Amino acid sequence: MEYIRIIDSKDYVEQKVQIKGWVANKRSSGKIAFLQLRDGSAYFQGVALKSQLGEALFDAITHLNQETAVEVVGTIQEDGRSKFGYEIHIEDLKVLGDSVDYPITPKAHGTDFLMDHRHLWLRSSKQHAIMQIRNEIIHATFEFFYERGFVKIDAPILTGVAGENTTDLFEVDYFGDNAYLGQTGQLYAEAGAMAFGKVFTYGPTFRAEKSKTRRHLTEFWMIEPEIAFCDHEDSLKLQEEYVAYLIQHVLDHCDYALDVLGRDREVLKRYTQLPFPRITYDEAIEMLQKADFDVEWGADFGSPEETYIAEHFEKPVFIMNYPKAIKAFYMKDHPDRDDVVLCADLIAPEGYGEIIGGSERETDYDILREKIINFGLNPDDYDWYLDLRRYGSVPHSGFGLGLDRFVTWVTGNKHIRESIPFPRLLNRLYP
RNA sequence: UCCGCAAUAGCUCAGUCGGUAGAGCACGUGACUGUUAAUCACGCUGUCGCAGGUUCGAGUCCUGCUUGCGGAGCCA
Repeated sequence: MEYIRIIDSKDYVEQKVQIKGWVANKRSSGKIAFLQLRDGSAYFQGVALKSQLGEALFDAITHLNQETAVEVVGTIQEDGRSKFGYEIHIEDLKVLGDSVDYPITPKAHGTDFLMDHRHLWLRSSKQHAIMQIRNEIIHATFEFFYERGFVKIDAPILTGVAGENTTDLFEVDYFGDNAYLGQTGQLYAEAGAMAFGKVFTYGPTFRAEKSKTRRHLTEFWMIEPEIAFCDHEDSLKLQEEYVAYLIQHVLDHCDYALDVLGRDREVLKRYTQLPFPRITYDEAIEMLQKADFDVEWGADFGSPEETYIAEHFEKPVFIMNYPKAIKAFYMKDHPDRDDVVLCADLIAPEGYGEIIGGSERETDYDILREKIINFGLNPDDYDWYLDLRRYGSVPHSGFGLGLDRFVTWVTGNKHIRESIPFPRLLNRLYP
């Protein structure tokens, strides 16, 4: 007899198999009982008949506690009365681990309570679906970049200096010296691009900002590709191809999860149609001023502004060429203008905000050194980074995609905290 | 950090004009052969966030604090 996973049950109809999993819920009548079983791969129901199992076993089954770990032997049946379409007719059941007073009942709970029990909440079907989609997006990321000859390099998490100067850093003691948890792997990715041509990083990044919104985490995961011999235009094309690839992969591989979440596939399909619209920062300012937003040229956009702009497009929209004063020091000046840089943010529709920020990087040693000084940073700290311009500097571009925000958008979630297994927020470090 | 809202049973909430604490669910017992958060009957469940004040009397009114939530700023 074969031990199978629930997700594969369609291949075992009418066969006697073994399932190992947990009892998510149960319902019983006098002579028939339904166990809602989950094994990590999917959820389906087990049917137990008193007439077949005998008094003792049937009685034990109707008294199983929620989240008891069980080993079930039975026959797989196709049945439209089951939500999953397949079910197992139980012939034998063994308890592997009891579960007393499981805190998350199949009724309404508040977010705070659920977050206190995040380690258990991950077992529930909606959270399971979100994490499946997150996993597929990570999978598709590696696939996308490997198919295109990229090398995955690991940026350090502990760093001696700030990557950008705009945000607060988590400070840690490093054998008596100050060190920081990295807020971007980009500078290291640039070193990687000069070694391997095309690289991407995937790792956690940290921002000690006291942000309290549905779009912010203090620890979040970024994917940062960096490509040598690549100008800003090439980078934009890669960005939209990458986003469309991720969405298509989710459509192809996450059917059940999208159903559980009730996400509209037609809306997602729209996001696979290229190219994405592009507007300049100047045009965005004009749009906002016409709509009576109180913004001057030179200001950065807040989220109401971003949402307003995004509402005018059916797909993600690139906003290009921001004023240099509000962007990072490493961005390359626009060839025809001295007040803006070669960069773009990709704003997701439906109010999900910025999901990608990217730019062409400054290649000239003297200009870059001056930019570092103008941003109030110490060029000595960036000596290794300046070396990249000292020895065979070439045009290169890159971008960073915020995985957790991307997952929030694709899953249609309201809040970013459900898009990562264990969110780190201003007021949450447990569990 | 700023603005707004909230805190009552294990969970989700109600609690009128200030007058002796309520419901549903969970859990327990029983009934029920196709349930989909099953249903029905009975039973069990309390430091009303903390500290102080007003009052004959405070879950309710006032002050401070704590914690959480929503939003802003900052950003991916």
